[in-house]
Amino acid sequence: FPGKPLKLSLATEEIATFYAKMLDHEYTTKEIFQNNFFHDWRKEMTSEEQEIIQDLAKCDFSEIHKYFVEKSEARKALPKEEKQKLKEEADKIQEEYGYCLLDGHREKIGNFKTEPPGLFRGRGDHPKMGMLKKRIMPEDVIINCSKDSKIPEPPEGHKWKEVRFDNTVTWLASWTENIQNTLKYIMLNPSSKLKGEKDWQKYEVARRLKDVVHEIRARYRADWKSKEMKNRQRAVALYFIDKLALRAGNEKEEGETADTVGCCSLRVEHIKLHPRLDGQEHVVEFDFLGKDSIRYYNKVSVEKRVFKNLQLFMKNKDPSDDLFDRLTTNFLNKHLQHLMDGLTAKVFRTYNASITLQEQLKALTNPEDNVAGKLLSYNRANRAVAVLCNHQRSVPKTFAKSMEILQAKIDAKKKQVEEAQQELKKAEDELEDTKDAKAEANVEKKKKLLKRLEEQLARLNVQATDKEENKQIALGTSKLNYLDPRISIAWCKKFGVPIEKIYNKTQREKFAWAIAMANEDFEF
DNA sequence: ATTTAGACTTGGAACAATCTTT
DNA sequence: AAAGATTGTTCCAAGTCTAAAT
Repeated sequence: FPGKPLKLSLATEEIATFYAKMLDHEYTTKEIFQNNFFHDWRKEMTSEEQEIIQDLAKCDFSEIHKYFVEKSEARKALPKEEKQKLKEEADKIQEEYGYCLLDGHREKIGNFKTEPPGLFRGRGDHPKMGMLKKRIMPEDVIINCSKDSKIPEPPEGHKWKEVRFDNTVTWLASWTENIQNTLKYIMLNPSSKLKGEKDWQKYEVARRLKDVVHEIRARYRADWKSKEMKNRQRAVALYFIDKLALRAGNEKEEGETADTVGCCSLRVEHIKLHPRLDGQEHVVEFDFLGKDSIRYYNKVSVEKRVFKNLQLFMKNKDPSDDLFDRLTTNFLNKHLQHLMDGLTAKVFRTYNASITLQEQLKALTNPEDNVAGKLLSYNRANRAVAVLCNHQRSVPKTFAKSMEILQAKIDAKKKQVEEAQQELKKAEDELEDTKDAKAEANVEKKKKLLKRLEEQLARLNVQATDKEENKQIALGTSKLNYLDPRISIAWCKKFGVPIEKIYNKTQREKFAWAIAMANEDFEF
């Protein structure tokens, strides 16, 4: 060092491997990441190492990087039996530690391992990216179980931080994570009875909202005229939450996380007002980073009174000032609680997502379609919800390429169709001339061929459209968290689509409660 | 009334397994 | 059978919201 190998102490070496493994990742090119990493790394070095290693730029991690790349390739290249053996070992661990006994039932645990040490990867512009996430020791872990149960033994030579018997919470173990100083938990798998019941409850609350949402809308519209500024802001915010499915937007500690906002934390700089835009009146242009630093961009025509209120809220403010300066999520939720038992801001997202799915399925499903066609309609309905909730993903790495391949297939099919058309024409001309039975049979044959090819082409086109429309849209989150599964199950039953076509094994386990409950006339 | 701690849901990316094509 | 694409699973960060503390 520099330029020649340096033997590191064990701890220093381990941390170096964390960085080396990430060399291909964009993170390691970011200055904040590098600085945070280097700062934390040096803290763990011996004084000799600190003396030698003073500049990250002079460290060459490529040997370590290479080692891990080779190691992972070697693992991939392992013979079948070896892989099988590894899998069996993993299954054995899962079998031993992956389950717990709750109220006499064996239940699967969601995450039964503590998180391994590594470098913190925040999302978006996170001030803490690159910091060292420390190894969790038994002394950090709190165990929560029944008094009369077999209390898990800590590893040899160690003890737990605490063992408690709290049956008012659902977690089995917890520890404090050192980056944000927050708690992490070991909890049950979504397939468990406990989680399933909570999930059901969640949708039942959303269904109750359906009964009163008209009153609530009338109420917030009236409040747009309230004399109390606080209430006006609340009413406008609620309108956004309802109409645009925005998140509540809790306050965040500045400098601790990436700068993101939700409805109540919107700032003046996040919206632009256009009295007139593209032939529409009272247009609000939203542009902000939401959860996970996903951009929300939308131009919406709003009611005149909302527009006027926004102008008022923005008056004499700096771009970095809060749009709803008198409003907190707590104040909003207190109000909602008062309007309906159990109502909070996020219930609107659940309600609007589920009702949208139900309506879209009704509008898009054609009973005459085959299963593939119906599934396309289902995907489209699902997509409408994902768009509403702004569930975006980055374009898959292989997207352009696989699109090209599909396009090539389409072009080839088009050619075939054209050829078939010509063939048919020829056959028809021949029939014209000869008028014999053989020629007629030939015309029929060519017609059939053409029809089949055209159908294949149509299917490919649909597939391409579907793929293109789905390019930047993530369907998973809405499917798993926002759409009442009973709507989908009822739809499947009604139109003869097997449930496995829309829910895979894990999803069916998670939604077991709904599968047992919903018949074809379930209505959200 | 406001802040903080705690508990739980929601979120996309990374990784792993499986299916399809060559 | 290898490679490539697709689908399923795991990971863990980042939200929401309530209750307790101040």
